[in-house]
Amino acid sequence: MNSSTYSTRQRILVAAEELFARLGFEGASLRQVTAAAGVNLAAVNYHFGSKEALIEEVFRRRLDELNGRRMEALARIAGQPQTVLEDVLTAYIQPALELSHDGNGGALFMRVLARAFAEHDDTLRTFLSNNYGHVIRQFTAEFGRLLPHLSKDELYWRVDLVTGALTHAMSGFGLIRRRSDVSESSHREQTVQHLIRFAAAGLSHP
Amino acid sequence: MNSSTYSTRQRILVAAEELFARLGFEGASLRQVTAAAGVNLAAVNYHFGSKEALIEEVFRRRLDELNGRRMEALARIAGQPQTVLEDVLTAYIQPALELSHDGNGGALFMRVLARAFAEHDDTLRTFLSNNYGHVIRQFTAEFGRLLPHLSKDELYWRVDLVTGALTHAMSGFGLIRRRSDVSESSHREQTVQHLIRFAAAGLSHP
DNA sequence: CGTATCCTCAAACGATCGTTTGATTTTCAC
DNA sequence: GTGAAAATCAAACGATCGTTTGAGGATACG
Repeated sequence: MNSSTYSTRQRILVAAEELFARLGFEGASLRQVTAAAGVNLAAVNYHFGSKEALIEEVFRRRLDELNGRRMEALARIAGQPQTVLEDVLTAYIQPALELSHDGNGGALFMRVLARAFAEHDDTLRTFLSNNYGHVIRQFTAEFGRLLPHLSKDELYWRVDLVTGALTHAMSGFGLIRRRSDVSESSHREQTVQHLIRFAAAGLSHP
Repeated sequence: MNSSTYSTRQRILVAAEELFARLGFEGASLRQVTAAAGVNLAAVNYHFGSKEALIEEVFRRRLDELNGRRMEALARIAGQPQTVLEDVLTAYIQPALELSHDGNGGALFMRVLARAFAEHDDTLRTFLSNNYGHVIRQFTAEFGRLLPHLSKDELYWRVDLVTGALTHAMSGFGLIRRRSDVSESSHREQTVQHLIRFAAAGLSHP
């Protein structure tokens, strides 16, 4: 009998996400993960095959929905004459902010994502590039359409810098915290607006 | 007889910096470090006391000079009437870019620094805050003087986002690489100019 | 009821980790 | 040259790691 209504597989994924965010992929052991999930140690290798495969599944579970929402939002505005830079940035940022405030471990996952960028794990980088690289490419193409005065080099430069600022801000190791007199939804809306204005200014300056 | 003109201590620090950058603090073992340095395994605990103390010494060796140069550059321009935002950004960025192109492991150290931000190691964060927090505070104060129309909240927001972009760009996990038809010094100058214009636009937009 | 399949479990495997020990060698002031 | 201090060395310590094993329980289907 399970000690919960959730399956062993689900319980492992939830516990792994939290411990990977707090301790890193190498810092969190499978013994810690399975203890937090309330399952047997061998369950990870039974259900996922290896620790590496568990890590990839943690990413897949979140990124499939996150990047799906991004592509939906982009498809609604791409190529249209009235679309402006802020619209494209909103399509990229809003889904990530919603995820990081969904009260369901999403904020933890954004920290996991930031770790994945800082650690130069090649197998993980290849996994992310293979599965989600088309998202970055489509957004960059739309940025290029809206910033025709920029050379290809210049565009790559600025998109790269914006990516750094966004990753930093959304991973939660920034300094900004919600003040107690501001509601959760209002704070999220403020965060999106700050990010979009900052990124738009950095992308489009002369 | 040493197999080199450098001391055991120095050889350990150089090898540790490279391996920490490539593999992370937990990923790089003391056996790998001492093997790369060509010294005995016990030398780390003899000369530094522990692995944690070795990590702090790797930071101290670089950050003392880096932040010293930043403070020198800031002192030359702070509070002066003709100083503009780009000057303050140059004082902050130029020493870091010089370090990351000094051909002496400086680029590797910038990646170590990015890892330190991504990993939420409390003892390391406390060490950095205690020893180098005054640098960030003085730069933020000067930014505030030059951007008086911004509220304190707004200023913190933007400085935080700029920090993210800079850390990202200088840690080398950005996409931008030097093209073969551009000289090393010219590429460094281009990088500084890109960063400064991007950061200035993000900081000062209306 | 019988049995095949999925799942869980305690236990152990070999490998690697940071650290310590005690002996040995090197260095250097006197 | 001599003795104390500093430095290096091979070897071992206990702990923890990811993974595997084989037995046994749970479940579903004929």
